[in-house]
Amino acid sequence: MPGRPDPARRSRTPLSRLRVLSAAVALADEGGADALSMRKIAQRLGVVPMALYKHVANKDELLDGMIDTVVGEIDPPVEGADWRTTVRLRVLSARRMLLRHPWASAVIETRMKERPAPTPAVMAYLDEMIGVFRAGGFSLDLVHHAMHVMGSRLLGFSQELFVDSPSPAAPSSSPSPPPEEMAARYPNIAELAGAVAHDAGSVVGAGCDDQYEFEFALDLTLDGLERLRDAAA
Amino acid sequence: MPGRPDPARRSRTPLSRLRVLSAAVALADEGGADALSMRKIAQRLGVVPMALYKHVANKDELLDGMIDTVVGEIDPPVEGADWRTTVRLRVLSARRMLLRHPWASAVIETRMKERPAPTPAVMAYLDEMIGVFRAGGFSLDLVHHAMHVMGSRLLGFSQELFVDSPSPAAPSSSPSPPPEEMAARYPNIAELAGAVAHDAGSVVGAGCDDQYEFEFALDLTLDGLERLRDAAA
DNA sequence: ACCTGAACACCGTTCAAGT
DNA sequence: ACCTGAACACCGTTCAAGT
Repeated sequence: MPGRPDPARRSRTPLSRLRVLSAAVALADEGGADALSMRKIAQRLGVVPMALYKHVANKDELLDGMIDTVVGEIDPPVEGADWRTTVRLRVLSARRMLLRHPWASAVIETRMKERPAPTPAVMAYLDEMIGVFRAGGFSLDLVHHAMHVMGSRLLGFSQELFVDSPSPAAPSSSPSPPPEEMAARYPNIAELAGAVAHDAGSVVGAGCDDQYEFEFALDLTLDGLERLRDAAA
Repeated sequence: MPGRPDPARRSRTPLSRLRVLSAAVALADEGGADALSMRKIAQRLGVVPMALYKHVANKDELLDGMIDTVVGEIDPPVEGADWRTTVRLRVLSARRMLLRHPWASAVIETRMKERPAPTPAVMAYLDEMIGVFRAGGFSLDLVHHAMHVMGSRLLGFSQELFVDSPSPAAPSSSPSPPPEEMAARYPNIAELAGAVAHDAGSVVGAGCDDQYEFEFALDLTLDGLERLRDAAA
């Protein structure tokens, strides 16, 4: 069949910005931001690297597109619920997104710092969140404070300080010292870790329940905000 | 003078791990994490790239060393003050460090996620922080919660969601739409921004006082923790 | 006009050849 | 034994040559 394009090179559907971004997100989900490269995205799409530049200006703009893609996955605000429920559900949805895309928080944070303005989806997300607070009776001043207080719980940091089960693929380059030495060097961490592992009655296995901890912190912050609001009224 | 080493290549002091890490931190401070490369560090030290590998195993281990370097810059806990003052001063010192090294929070966060254990300086920092809470009369359970609640305020996210004055070097690849269109698309952000810029009585210039906002959020969180502690007693 | 291969200026790291 | 240049397998992006 002369003139027929090489099947290995031809993709079923034509290339598009959406297909490029989807492939990029999938690649980053699998191997982290370091494993992401224009060349690998092209390879996965069965396309020559330069073909990507028809749909994204460069790698920087690709990263912005990836942020918009994943932030767009956050559930929209629920209708008809009170402000507190709405904020709570939304932040928990954002957290699930960040857990699905572990590379996202660092990329978002870096972008936030060096770009003049966040990407459109981030802007929309923050805007909707402000609207929820306003509808809940918060003054402008208090909404301003509230956004700062929520801080990284809105986006950009998924709160896992201690990973109890290290990722299976992670090669421990420097093997951690034996538990006794760890306990001697960091007595308070050891004491805390012991207590947490000990009284884990309802929690399956050792270590702490990240989901519970996240919601605990979130609820405490929300309590404080509500108290401030009522005091101002 | 035959046999004399080339002065352009010879460095005054001999290469050491500390000099390598210092050069790496300085390079990242100037150009961000992307501008950091083994080759550029070597060039700055007047040394051949491979010479660095005598003092750091690879770039991953270099990044770990850089984290330890900057986390080591955080002031030690003050002696003789109550727990609240001590935590407050320490977290504010950590924030100053993160502002000095804008690349650090993203690097720390990425590292926290893929490494089984944080670097020694991070471990020591967290350990001391736990000790301060314990000395303040917090139960083990409550300290555990407290560390989660403090979350990214301890390390890793510097809270600047909106940069009022974009960094001078930042070339606006996609020029932001005119203010009217921004206000139409994001009415709540616009309303908030207007209010903040308007009633900036004591604050010099437009925009919000990041320092004030950071301390406001911190104090609110601390209030909540103290209330919990007293209720448990 | 559109597409794309080669090329350019990088990168981290290996390794063998030099002293 | 130590040091280091060349080399390898990458990378993002430019650009000219091909259709």
